[in-house]
Amino acid sequence: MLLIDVVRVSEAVTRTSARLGKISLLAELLGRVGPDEAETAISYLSGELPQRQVGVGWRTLEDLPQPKLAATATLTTVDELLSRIKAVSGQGSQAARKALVAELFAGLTSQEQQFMSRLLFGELRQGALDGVMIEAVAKASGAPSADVRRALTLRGWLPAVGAAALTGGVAALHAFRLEVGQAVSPMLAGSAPNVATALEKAGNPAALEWKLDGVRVQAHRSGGAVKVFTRTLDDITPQVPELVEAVLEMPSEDLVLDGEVLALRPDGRPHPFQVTASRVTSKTNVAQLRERTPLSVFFFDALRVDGADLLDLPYSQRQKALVRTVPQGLLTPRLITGDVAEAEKFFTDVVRAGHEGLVVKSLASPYAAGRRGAGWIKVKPRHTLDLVVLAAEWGHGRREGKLSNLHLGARDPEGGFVMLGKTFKGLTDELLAWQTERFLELAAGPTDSWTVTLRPELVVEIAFDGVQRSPRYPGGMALRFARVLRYRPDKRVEDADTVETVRSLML
DNA sequence: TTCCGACAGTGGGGTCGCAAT
DNA sequence: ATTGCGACCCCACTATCGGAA
Repeated sequence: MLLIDVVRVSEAVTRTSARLGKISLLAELLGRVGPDEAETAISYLSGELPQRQVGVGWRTLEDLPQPKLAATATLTTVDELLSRIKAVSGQGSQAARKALVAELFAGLTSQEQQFMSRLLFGELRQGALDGVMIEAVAKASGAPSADVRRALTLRGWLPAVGAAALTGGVAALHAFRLEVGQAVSPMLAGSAPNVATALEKAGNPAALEWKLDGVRVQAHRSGGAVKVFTRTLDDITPQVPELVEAVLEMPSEDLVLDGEVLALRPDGRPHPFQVTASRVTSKTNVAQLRERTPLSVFFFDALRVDGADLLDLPYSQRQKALVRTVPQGLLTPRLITGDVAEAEKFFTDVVRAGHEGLVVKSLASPYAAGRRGAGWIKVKPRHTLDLVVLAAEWGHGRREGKLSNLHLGARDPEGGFVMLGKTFKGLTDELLAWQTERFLELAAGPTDSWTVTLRPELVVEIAFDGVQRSPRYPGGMALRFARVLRYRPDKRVEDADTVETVRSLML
């Protein structure tokens, strides 16, 4: 199949706003792709590369060769070239990589070049990713989408599942099983503003678990072999020896567990997330790092114990298996209750202990991977500050022509403002339109092509999860997960929060 | 030879609008 | 009304390459 066929469908999908329309277009193409190219086609049309990452980013794509006039590239040739690019990136020659990228793009028309650039950026923006592709695979193969979803949970990678469905139908989907050593898509949580709301959603009573601010891990054990995967199914086994040892000490030799690793201080309180993330992603000198910053692991779910698959069992039964296998000290603190007051006290406790909040879980829900909001709901405390808008950046995509990304500053009592970060979240279309107009009135000084500097006159109420140490911003602090709550035209800039207030939140 | 800047890719994430149910 | 999905972009960090010191 030619790449241009895929590009044309992608463009048609972009033009169609109806989800069912997108699904039909995608399914139609899947119906005519050959078995050898099915994985590649599914991969491209769900916005990812079969190679995952190939070491090519915006810099490499800055100057591309002249496009070809005739579209002759096939999926197979493009895929092979990308694999070579990845191989070269792995063994260290940027020049060789650049040459291969040039070779790839020289074989593409301008239409294809644009598609390939967006694909490499991970910004396809056709309004269809895995969620839509699952339905397209179902439609093209005649299999129920629940079966596709289930297979995806177990295999973790849609192109492989889709290709199997297209060639082998439902039977091929049913052949996917939980395999020790093969990462499973992790179950994700939705969120709620407070414990009471979360309890309502999860059912009553529900399980409340501490939400630890670390890195999600899935640990697999088969006999003496252990593998550890992240949320995106990357293998981090060499970076977390503590975890490997802990799993090897457990009584079951055939295990899949779900949990969180994080670095704790000697007093038992958690290090900032930055410390944990740094430890987990460091691949060199792990032995030394381990002495200085040991990792702790806390498990909260069991997908397989003693060779028995537990995915379809309700939470309460998976917990029984978990508790039977994992030593008490490695279990995530948990409370089962339907009492709102008791739940709120548990929430206060966990926050006081320095952790993120709670995950409220339905006792009945199976392990339904990949979808947020099903049976798990996270609750975190919310801080707010009144900050001053210092500048704004022009948006992209559906925010084209609108000033979107806000630069936020706290008041410096000495005079002036200290920037604490940016946010684009929490803005409705109406608010975007309003602020674009208002910001242009407040525009001050030179304005580059993407940023508009403002006179600092507008106060905005910002919600955020915490203050972290920042090497980037002048105050040495940045807000974590900042989002706009509302503008405060009633407040004067002199009433905005100060750097001192922010600093006190960092401790 | 060592240092350092730039780039790519990973970890963590919230809220909106739209389509479909 | 509610739900699922994709789009919108954030900050911190490590690994790596290649040129500067």
